[in-house]
Amino acid sequence: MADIKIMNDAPVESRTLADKVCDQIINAIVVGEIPPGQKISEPELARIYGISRGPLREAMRRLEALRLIERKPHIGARVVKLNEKELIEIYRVREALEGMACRMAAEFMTDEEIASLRILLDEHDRSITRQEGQSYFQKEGDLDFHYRIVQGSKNDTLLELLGCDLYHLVRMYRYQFSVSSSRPMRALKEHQQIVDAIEARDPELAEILMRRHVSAARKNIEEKLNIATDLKGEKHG
Amino acid sequence: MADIKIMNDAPVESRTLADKVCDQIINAIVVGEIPPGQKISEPELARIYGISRGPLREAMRRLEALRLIERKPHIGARVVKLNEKELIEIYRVREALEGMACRMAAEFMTDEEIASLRILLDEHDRSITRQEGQSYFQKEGDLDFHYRIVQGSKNDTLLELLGCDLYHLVRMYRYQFSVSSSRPMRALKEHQQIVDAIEARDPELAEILMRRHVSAARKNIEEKLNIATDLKGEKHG
DNA sequence: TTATACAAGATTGTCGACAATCCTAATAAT
DNA sequence: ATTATTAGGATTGTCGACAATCTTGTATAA
Repeated sequence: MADIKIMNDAPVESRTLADKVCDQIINAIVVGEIPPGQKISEPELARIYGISRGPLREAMRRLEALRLIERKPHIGARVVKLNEKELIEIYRVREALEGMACRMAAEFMTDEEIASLRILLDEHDRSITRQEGQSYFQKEGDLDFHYRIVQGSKNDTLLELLGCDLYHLVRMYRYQFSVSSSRPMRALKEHQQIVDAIEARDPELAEILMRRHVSAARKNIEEKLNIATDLKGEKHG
Repeated sequence: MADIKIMNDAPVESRTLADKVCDQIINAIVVGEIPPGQKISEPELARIYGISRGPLREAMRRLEALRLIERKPHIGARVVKLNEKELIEIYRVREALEGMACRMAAEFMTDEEIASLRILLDEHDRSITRQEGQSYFQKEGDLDFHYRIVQGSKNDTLLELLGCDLYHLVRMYRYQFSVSSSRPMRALKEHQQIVDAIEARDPELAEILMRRHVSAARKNIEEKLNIATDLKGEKHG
């Protein structure tokens, strides 16, 4: 159950205050500790994290680039409000990018990486059949699988886009919309098919399967959301 | 020949010093006025743009997010060095994202937007047949076309990724590697085919054509680069 | 009662100075 | 001659204070 270590590969001691606090704030926002839509008071946050406003403002620039906060000049910053539209949009982006990543992974992943991926899926299998599906696999295990595929593409630009820029936003939606796959066994089968295609060194198929996989997740969510809004509509109408 | 106005939609007077200077530096880097690999001296840059180091450092955080500079703690920032590998990587990302954008544009672009796109291509046509191909079409016209497609997808996340995050980096490569299409008439034909597919409201075809279009450009560049390295190899060998 | 204007308070934006770290070059030792 | 060391200078990181802007609440007028 190793943690997924994403980026920030610099040694921990030689990192700047702004960077360290930035990571803390990222997690606070992702988990919902600082709730969506909340206004961010610079003096207050600076006091909480024990730094001055200089580094804090630098951190906020990074949060802005990660789309976790929105700033307006002379007015202030707010934590982004998650909405269904953006969630669906992100799935479209993931379908495109992870599809391409999977295509390239079928070309460039090493045999060792593929073998390791197989082992990971075996773990997921056991985890699900033991009914532990709710905990690890649902939360981070799925992200772990997808992350390894992107790594396997050997395309650093893709890795940065998916593994850094969009990563925290995806995590945030997962935590707060609880959009972890409600069909773990089905998802696992799809994952296995994907690895099969990669192992067969079939880029076309690998891309198609990954796109279907992400697309299915999106449609699943769209359906849930439609039902939810329908119910709401009935209440009011 | 209207400029492509990308983002920064905030009124010009109510923008912060850091933002304004950031835009200036972006252009300076894209055009090569500050050359790739050059170390950035904070005191010097601050003096040049007439601001203090506070806002400058905020601007640099944004430049870092745009991948235009690279920072190392306690050491400093350097303008990124362009390299062939990253250029090819970006084309892969563009193939994936713009393909998806084109698919969605075929669904969601309005008839008016499509008509306007047709007019733009007519202009490009005239521009090329008059042998003016070197100037506008080669530089910004192509980007203009692609930008409109992404706009037409009505997917704001896609628009931000392609139209903000990657936009300046793409421009930079265009300026400094001179990777404008060496086959303008061919590219124009492909553009027209793409619009045809969008007009026919055929998402599948629209995506396929856009991916081929971007992929062809990538292969074209890869070929050029291979020839270049081959020649170099011969010299040394 | 409602709307406008103004003033006080709070917040953001900017600056200059200080502290911590790194780079360089001169010196010393093998 | 080469390498290790160390001191000096320069650069980056951080801080507290001041200026500019926005928000809010009160008072005044229609």
